Amino acid sequence: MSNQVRVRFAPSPTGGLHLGGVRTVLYNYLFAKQNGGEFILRIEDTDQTRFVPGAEEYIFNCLAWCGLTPDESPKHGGPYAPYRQSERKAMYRQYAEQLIKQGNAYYAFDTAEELEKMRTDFKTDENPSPQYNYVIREKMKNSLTLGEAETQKLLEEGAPHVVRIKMPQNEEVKFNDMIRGEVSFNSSLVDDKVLLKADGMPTYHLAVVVDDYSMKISHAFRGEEWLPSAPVHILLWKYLDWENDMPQWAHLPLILGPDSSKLSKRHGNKYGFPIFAMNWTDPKTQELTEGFYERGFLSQAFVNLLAMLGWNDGTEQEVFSMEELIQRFDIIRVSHSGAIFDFEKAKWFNHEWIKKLPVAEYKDQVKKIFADNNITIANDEQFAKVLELVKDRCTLLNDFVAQASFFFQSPKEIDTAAIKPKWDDKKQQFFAELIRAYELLPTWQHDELEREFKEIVAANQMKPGELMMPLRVMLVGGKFGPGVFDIAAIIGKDETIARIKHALALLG
RNA sequence: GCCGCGUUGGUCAAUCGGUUAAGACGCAUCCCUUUCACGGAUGAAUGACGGGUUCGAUUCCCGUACGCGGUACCA
Repeated sequence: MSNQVRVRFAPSPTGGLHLGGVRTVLYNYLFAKQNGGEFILRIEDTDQTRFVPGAEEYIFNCLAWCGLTPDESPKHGGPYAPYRQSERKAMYRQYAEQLIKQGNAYYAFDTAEELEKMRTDFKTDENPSPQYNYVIREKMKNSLTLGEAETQKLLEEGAPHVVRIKMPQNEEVKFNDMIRGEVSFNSSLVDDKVLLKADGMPTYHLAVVVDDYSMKISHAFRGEEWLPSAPVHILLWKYLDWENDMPQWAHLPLILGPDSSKLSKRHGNKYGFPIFAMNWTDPKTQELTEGFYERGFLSQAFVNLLAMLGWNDGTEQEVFSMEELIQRFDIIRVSHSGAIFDFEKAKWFNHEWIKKLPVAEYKDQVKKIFADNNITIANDEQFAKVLELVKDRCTLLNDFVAQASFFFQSPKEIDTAAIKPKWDDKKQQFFAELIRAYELLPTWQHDELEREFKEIVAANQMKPGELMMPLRVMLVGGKFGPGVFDIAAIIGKDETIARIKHALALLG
């Protein structure tokens, strides 16, 4: 086998792509790129009952946004096509049959009702979920109990059947996990998993082994929820006599919700933060689940925060670009325990990236958000200037609306309550005077606006502090934002004066 | 129930047997700022429990507890 690094991410197209999924992609991707390898995306659509139209395209959109482009996939093509398991259906059966011939698997004809009956009949307090295992299989309807002739007859009649792996009794199945070290299982405690379903489709267990082998996958990273079925896969690699080509495994810790259970859509609804990379609308129910993208996250921040959820490089550095991650990522340093997702920290990462990145990198994304809020941007250069001025106070891209919309339209509401209590005629006159002075100004620059303001303040023997705040509220609508004269300089003479007049009318 | 994997502040976490047990998020206080942020400083807050091994355990081993995952013709 070659030393070529080939990794894969194999989602099933059943709905939104959540944090844990994207992180699995990310770790796969980082590992591949770091080793000059290939990242393959394979679609695991073997369960047609759960197939959701649009889900595959959605996954590609999410990956594209994150900058995690596959080298091979149903969309990008590649030498091991097809990359959709439903299109590979024909090739699985031969392996299932090979296993049967070798005595490592068998046909099972039990109906859903019979299985159900078995589960209730053998259910006890000590064993609430009886498994189809080395004991039970002797009591069921399969090629082991039926005998060759009867089995043959049923097969010829076209009786519905599945193929199950025949788990050996009392064997120690061990393997070395790149993250956890040696993990071992007793084969007696693992049930006879279905390999081939009645509809001829393979289950995940068969498909993952056959496909990883035929696509020459060198390293298999997947979520920790797969650890319990790893012995089935290990045995399959062995039985198919591919052991020397078996990928190295790494089972990634889970990403948890605030209640420390496996992160799910439920958590997003409950705690009010996104779970999916991008907006996902269920085509059946029309239910919309919010994504990080739409919430105002930068892809750089999203990738960064995901990378840090379960991994660090041992230094104090937390902000990493994709290039740095590719360089520094080390699967050995991935933590062994699940990490609770903290939305506050996620926002912090985004804030860091907003500050760090040049405005040009996200100007268009913000412009779109402004358009969604019915604010059209006429002057791109000025827009960039404004974003630069307020970026420090924006955590999410959507915050730019609240922080900068007053540059492009007069504030909808003026927080007069902030000024009124201390408002008097003297202040009213001051602003009238300020308007007159500003109207006479030949040019409109930050410094002269400030100078003029201060001169009038001094002439009236007032304090700048008590007038600065009213001016701010008049211009922006509230007690926030960058320097007042910066704002006035950008919005221009006419607009500045108009806003002061408007506020004066409200106060007077 | 059984099997597997885990367990350092509220959260993310460093430590490859010896430290005053880092750092970050969040929180609090202060400074800066004639606003809000940014920035800076300070503070509160951590090794689940019990046994070993060792001169010395957060670190290694065992047990207990707890948590999570799995236990489908779903992935």
